[in-house]
Amino acid sequence: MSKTKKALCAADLRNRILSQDIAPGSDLDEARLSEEYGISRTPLREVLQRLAGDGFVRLEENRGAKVASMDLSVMRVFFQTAPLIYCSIARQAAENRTGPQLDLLKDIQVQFTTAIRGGDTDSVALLNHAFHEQIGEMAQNPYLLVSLKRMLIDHTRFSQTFFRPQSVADKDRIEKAIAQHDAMISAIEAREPALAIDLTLQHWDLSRDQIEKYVRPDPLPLDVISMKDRRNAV
Amino acid sequence: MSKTKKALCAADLRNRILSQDIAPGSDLDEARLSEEYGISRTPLREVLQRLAGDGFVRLEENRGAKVASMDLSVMRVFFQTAPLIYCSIARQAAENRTGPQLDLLKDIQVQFTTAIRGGDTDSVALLNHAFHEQIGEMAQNPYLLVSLKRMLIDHTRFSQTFFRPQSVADKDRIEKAIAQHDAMISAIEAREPALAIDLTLQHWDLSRDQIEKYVRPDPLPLDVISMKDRRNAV
DNA sequence: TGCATTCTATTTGTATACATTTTGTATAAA
DNA sequence: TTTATACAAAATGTATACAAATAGAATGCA
Repeated sequence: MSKTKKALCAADLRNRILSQDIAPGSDLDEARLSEEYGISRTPLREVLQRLAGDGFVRLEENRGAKVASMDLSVMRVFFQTAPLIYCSIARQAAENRTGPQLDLLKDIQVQFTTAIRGGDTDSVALLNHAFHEQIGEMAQNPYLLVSLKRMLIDHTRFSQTFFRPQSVADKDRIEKAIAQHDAMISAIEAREPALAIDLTLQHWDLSRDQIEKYVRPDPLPLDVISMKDRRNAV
Repeated sequence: MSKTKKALCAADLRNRILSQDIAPGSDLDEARLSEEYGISRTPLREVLQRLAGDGFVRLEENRGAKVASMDLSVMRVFFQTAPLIYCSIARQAAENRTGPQLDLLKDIQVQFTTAIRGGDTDSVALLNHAFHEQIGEMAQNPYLLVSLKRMLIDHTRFSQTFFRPQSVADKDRIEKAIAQHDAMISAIEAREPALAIDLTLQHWDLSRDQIEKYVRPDPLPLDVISMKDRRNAV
């Protein structure tokens, strides 16, 4: 059967994992998925093997594929490691980028801002992902690139709420992120590694604060709970 | 058929790639390999998919699997990136290592020295690989670990000649490597990140010099006379 | 001879049937 | 009620037959 179906299956699974449409830790049933995507189990298993190689899923012997988990211990390491990888990538992207790569980055940024203005929240997070992955490609460092890709899988899943603005302050943060992307493009285009690193750190700070807000949201109002308890109390 | 055959196949291919028994860039014929390892093509293809995920081979659409290449451009990036990854891993290994992990590291080191003393040159490079991979596990950082593993694939292939001593000076270098491993174990056991980093840098310098000697060997003697002198001298 | 095209042979990709392993359930014994 | 065992159902792993694509050889033409 056509190889497009297989590619679509791989891309769709990838996106659904990144957008947490399929939750971390979920079981992926081969028979069900192969029917869903209209391919037989053999190519579907190959898709899962590749997704496993890229860190999207984990394969367990005789127990099928599960979506990569996101436990607390990993999160701690994520915060520790992200600045190192992101800055190293940014530096080398500014040093080694090619013209066509830069054009592609600009194109992604246009799609990114368009999606935000149009309220296409589902696409925004994926386009942000694509933006940073493209910077990774521009660094031309296969060793760091694999690290970056692993980080981005978790980063995109962590910051799922980032691009669904609830308040005016949220919208301001998104505008800030757009501006930071534009500044990063300029620094990379101008081949200024030091500036690219600086901008990357600022961008990271913004994202990190947002993730922390998601992980540790405002507590529920105390008085409502206590009133309800009293009313229901025997 | 038994899953042991599949695991043996994966391990054997891995080792043959690391020891350059299968040269970088080589084609891997599915039919031939599946017969060689006594499994059918389906599980063999899964092995290849996994090796591709780990960076040992590259899969090309409708053109099968090729052993990951080692071109000059990659080598340059390798030298650029190795200190960063190795030192970051060493630091976290010293910070996060567990007791059982340390025991395993010591065990590998015993096997390593034993293989050197016994002249088992084929095993030495693989045990050196295992030693550094184990330090990677001890860092407990999945993001950096994937980078490290990629680096080690190329590092082990680069330094294939390191553990086949030609001269007394070569043997001295190997003894120095053993001593450095021992010192690294001590630093990690004592949970001293700064010391672990320092030792890692020294170890890297030794290895780097050796790789450079391999890549840029002594030029051939310009006249026959000097060659004759050399032979008589030995 | 040089070049392009067609055909054949080889290799990779897919579907499907079958084997093995796991998991859930029912039954029986303590 | 709890635990253990046996069986049944469902899922994963493997082998093999077939389809599609690629590479190489042979043929035809200039």
